[in-house]
Amino acid sequence: MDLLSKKITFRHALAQWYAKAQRPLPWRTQPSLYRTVVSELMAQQTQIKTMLPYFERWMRRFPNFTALAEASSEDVLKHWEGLGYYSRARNLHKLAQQYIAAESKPRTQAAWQALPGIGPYTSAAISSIALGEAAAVVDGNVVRILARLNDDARVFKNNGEAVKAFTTTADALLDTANPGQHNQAMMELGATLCLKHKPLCTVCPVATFCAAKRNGTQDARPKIERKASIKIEINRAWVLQGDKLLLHRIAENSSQLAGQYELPTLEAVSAKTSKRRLLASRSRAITHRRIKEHIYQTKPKRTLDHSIEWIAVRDLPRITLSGPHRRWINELMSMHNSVAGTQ
DNA sequence: AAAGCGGGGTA
DNA sequence: TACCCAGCTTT
Repeated sequence: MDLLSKKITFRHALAQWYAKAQRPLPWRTQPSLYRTVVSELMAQQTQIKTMLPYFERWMRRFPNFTALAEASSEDVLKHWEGLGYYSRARNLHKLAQQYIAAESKPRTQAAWQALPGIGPYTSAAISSIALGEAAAVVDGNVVRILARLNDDARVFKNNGEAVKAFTTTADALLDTANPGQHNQAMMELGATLCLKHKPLCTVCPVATFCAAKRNGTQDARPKIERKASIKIEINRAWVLQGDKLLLHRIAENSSQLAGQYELPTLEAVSAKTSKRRLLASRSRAITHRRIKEHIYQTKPKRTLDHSIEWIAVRDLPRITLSGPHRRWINELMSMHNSVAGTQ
């Protein structure tokens, strides 16, 4: 392959650029195995800029594997609140407990991938960055860069197919003497210059290796098919009596959102015949689903499911809610208070 | 192989 | 609005 025949000079150009252009991220300026692990879990499907404040707060509360392993699930989940993909927090918690308990600590990509929440990407990242193993990472950034370097016109069914297709090339391109630096340099290039829209090719350190730049096809690479979006509507109940709010608690053994609270659905709380008043409508998107949620003020049914709980308003800061639910409750609570205050 | 997961940023 | 982001797990 054309690119691989020049891989030595490519690696050098990339490394020279990364040495001076890299962002001073906290897990780079003060590296450790633990900080690498936490940063990688937090960065899954999440932009660095978004997770950065969470990382700093996390490190103050859980500075090492031991502190995290000994923390309660509630405490761990609370510090993840708003970041999304909450199974990452539960997996990271379990991982810390397994790591502390392990007689022999994991030291290879294969050993790391056996831990909860660690897949091919994250195991390669941890083992290369923190342990010096020659494992190439292939994330969205690397896919984009390699597709452009080769001006690859193939159409991939989804991101997973694209990752598989570029794994061989990524492995061959890896600087095995400095795998951690090389991997981070590739991702840094994708995050700061080889952008999805309007890549900054004029300042790219490896532009001379890039077939897409030569052909002017940057914006069309890579080609990955998208799922059609689905529209969903959900009705939720706002039941505030005295100083207590009715919330739905998701079971601890649920595979998703375990232990989190949310505004209950209207059907779960309110009899069909009871009066209701629309307080607010909000839209949000979860991957390819577009969800519209309507929140109604209503009265509760006589008998409620055990998963529906009265939560004192003063306890709201202590429980874990998803970002949108936290925001809606704050909005509705201040609406309520302002109305009450004028009476 | 495909679906599900969350939220924020951006054009 | 639609798509993307340092992906993994479950079905």
